Formats: sequence, structure tokens, C-alpha cells
Amino acid sequence: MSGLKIYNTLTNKKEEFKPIDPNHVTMYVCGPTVYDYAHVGNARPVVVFDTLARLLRHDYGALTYARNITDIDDKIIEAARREFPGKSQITNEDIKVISEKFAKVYEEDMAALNAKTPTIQPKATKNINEMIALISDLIEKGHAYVADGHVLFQVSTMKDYGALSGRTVEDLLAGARVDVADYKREAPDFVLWKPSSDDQPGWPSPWGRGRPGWHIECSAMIEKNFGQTIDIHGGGQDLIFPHHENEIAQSKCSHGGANLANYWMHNGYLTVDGEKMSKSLGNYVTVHELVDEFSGKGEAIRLALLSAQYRQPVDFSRDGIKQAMKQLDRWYRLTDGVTATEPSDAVLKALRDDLNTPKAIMELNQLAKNDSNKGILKASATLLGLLGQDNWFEAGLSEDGISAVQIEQLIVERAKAKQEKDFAKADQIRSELAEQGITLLDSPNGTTWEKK
RNA sequence: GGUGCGGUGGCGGAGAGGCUACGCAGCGGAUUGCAAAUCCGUGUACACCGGUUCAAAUCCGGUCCGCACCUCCA
Repeated sequence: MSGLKIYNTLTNKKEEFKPIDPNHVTMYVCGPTVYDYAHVGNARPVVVFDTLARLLRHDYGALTYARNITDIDDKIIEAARREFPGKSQITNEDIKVISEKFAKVYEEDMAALNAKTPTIQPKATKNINEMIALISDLIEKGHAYVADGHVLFQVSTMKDYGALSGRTVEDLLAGARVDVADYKREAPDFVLWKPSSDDQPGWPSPWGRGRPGWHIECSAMIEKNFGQTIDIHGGGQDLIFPHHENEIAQSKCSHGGANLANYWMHNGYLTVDGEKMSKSLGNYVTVHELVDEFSGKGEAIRLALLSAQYRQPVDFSRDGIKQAMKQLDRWYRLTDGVTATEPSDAVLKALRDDLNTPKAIMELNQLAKNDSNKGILKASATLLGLLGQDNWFEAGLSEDGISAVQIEQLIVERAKAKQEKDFAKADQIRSELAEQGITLLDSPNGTTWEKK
């Protein structure tokens, strides 16, 4: 019994978390469509749910955390067309080249943010049969129909469709404003399976060669890995409708009304000047370039993302990352060589209150005020995925820049100059190092250095 | 139009009826050959207008502003 409270999108309320199995929590978070580099906005759910995963493991012991990889999607097909401009047909193998490349980049970038690899990372193309089985079941149960090579889910067959996003079937039927594809019976119907032309990748199915719709993979993979109901389902707020709504429709209608997830959690957006960071707006920065820009210190990006509570928007700024960096510098200086003990109750309490990371950070600062709390500070920070790097101040040294040995030599030289009261030379060495981002710290016990 | 989320000190950001977090920056001081780091001190802010209350940034009503989603768009 940990007292964890979670804001549930399903009820729009903060609720006490009660796992189905108190000794083993299940969580599924929507992962990337692997067709390009992930931007910082895409990284927010990763960091948020990684933090939640750390808390759940601490509080409940066992956690199975799944994050899917969407490796079949029209965007991937487009990317493959750009990759192979001469090819008239894009095959299943071609899109694999794209998806495997970006799945690998994604994993590396998220690791740079100190996000642990989820327990399982199911791929859509490895679960085609499961999806076909689920679609067939929905057709049998009268919730889906075949039309013009497509299989569509008929939204009006589900009475409580729209419960997650606060919509009603009536409103959706009435509010149709976009051109409705002529193979649809009703405007809100969505695709479960769509036909592939000869130049598109595809898989055989009872409805002809085709590929899955966007939402079906999550339903199928949750069923396969967890059964009918999981504890927590997470993702960005932009997934509430239609993606998660449709996942619920598919799974509930196939499972006789059983909940797909008992708790739905959605993180707010990363914004740039108040607007959502997105590919289409072009106002994005990739994690890849940002990690590079901040000398591999991804933890600073992570802390910047955790500086606001996860449901609030976070405005992206390099200044925010720099602030986070300073914060980490201070904590790292304090906990150098310290062994983590047990996390503090205050930090745990903050995190258990719907993952109140800003409050948790405040509590970390309180711990930092007292030397006797160093071990607790380190253990508590680990819950947030912070203070995990061994040589924080040396991490920024690049291979083509100055080496640690060279720095040490210059420090010795400067110590000699200082002894001889040649302060001009001493200062010159210090400013030369400063130009390379090396800050020297003199103390009674000698001089140490930090790479910024 | 519908639905949802917001507007807090120079900045970031919690809190949610009285005890006015925390961080960054700034300012003053200690320390230092000079710095850095560290330590001490220093800031009564909660969009606007009404109302309730002994007491409101927190509750109620209204207004203004911003953002997001509304079916293939992570």
C-alpha cells in the first residue's frame, strides 16, 4: 500500500491507484512511429513514464512495462520512397531498413535521457496475425464491416464510444465536417485494415493484401502480452482522441466490455513560445542534436522536462536546460563518491501525488541543504532518473578536444606558477582552459576541474 | 461551435481559504592572489471585475487572453 494517486483521464479525477495484482503492475505506453528522429516533445512521455516506472518498481516490486514500436505506417512508406528514389515498389524489406534504423536511434537517444528500456517493445509487423485475429473477431461480433478492401469499425455499434475524450456518438455523427470516404457507412467509422497497392508493402489477409490501420496494433499487442485489462495506459494528450478512444472501442467490443486499462494517463505538450512542438509546425528540435549540443549530458534535458508536473505544458528553451544543468552540477558536487541509501519519504510522497516532480525536486533541494542527507539525496534522485552518471563533470570532453591528462598537466603547471607568485601565468592557464569549457576549482586540497 | 487544459514575483515552477515552496537570475556580505565553488542575508507575486468570509492567489459568478483536440493527425 503506497498511497499512489493518479489523475485518470477516464474520470477526469485524481484517483487512488489500485493495481489488479498488488505485486505486479502492468503498464503500456504508446511509443514511436519510427520514420525519423524523435524530437524533444516526443521524449516527454518517455521521461515521464520512465519516472513513473521507477516509482512503480519501488512501490510494487514487479512491473511489466510495454512500449510499442510502430514499424508500419504511411509515413514510413514515404520515408522509404525518399530513401530509395528509383524504386517503383516499396517492399516490406524496404520499410524495415527505415524502421530499424530509426528504432535504433530512438533507443540510443532515449538512453541518453537516462530512460530505461521498457520490459517489452512489441513491433507492429511482428503482430500482424494477432491484429487479423482481432479484426476478424470484431467483424463476427458485428462491430466491423468490410467495404472496398477496407475493414472499418462501426462506431455507432458501441454505446459508450467517446467516454475517454468526452464525446458522444451522436455528436460525432452530427459533427462530421470533413469529406467522408465513400466506403464508410458512417462518418466516425475508422479503419482497422486497409488495402495495399502493388507498390506498397503489405501482408495477406482474409480481405486481401493490405496493412493494418493505426489503432489496431495497440489493442492486439496488449491482448497478446497482458490479456484483456492492464493497469495503466499512457501517452501524450494528443492521443486521447482518436487513438486511445479507438483502442478502447476495439478492445472493449472484442472483450465483452472489459476495461482495456483501468487508469489512463496523458502528458501535456512540450511547447515552443506557447505552441505545441510538432513536426508539422516545424518548430522542433531533435533529441539527437540536443544531446550533442549539451555535450552528452542528457540528464539536464531530462530534468528540464521534469521541471513541470507532467500534465502541464512545458515550454522548451535552452535556458531551461542550462538551469537544469546548474542544478545537476550542484547535486553532483555534493554527492560525489556518495553511496545511495534509501529514498526520502518526502520525495516519495511528492511522486505518489500524481507524479508531482516539481515538488519532488523541491524536496531534493531540501535534502541538499544538509550534509548528512547525501546518501538519501542520491537514492531519491535515482527515482527521478537523476544523478545516475559516474563522471558527470568529465562527460562533456569530446574526443577531438583537450584530454583529461592534458588538463591535469596544465593544473600542475599552474600550481607551480602560483607558487612562484606568477599570477599572470596562472590566470592565463585558467582562461585558456575556460575557452575550452573547463572551469578550475581551487580549494585547500588542490585544484579540481569541471567540463561545462 | 463542442470538449479539455491554462493565465502565479525578472524567469522557470509548486501550492490551493489564514502558516505567503523550491530553483535560476539580481543585489549585499563572508571566503579567494583574482576567480570558480561554497556559505549567509535579501524579493509579500498569484489576468481582470464583482461576491462569500473575521480571512481568498486558493471558494462562487462574470469578463478577457492563451493553448490543445474534434477521425487517419503522434
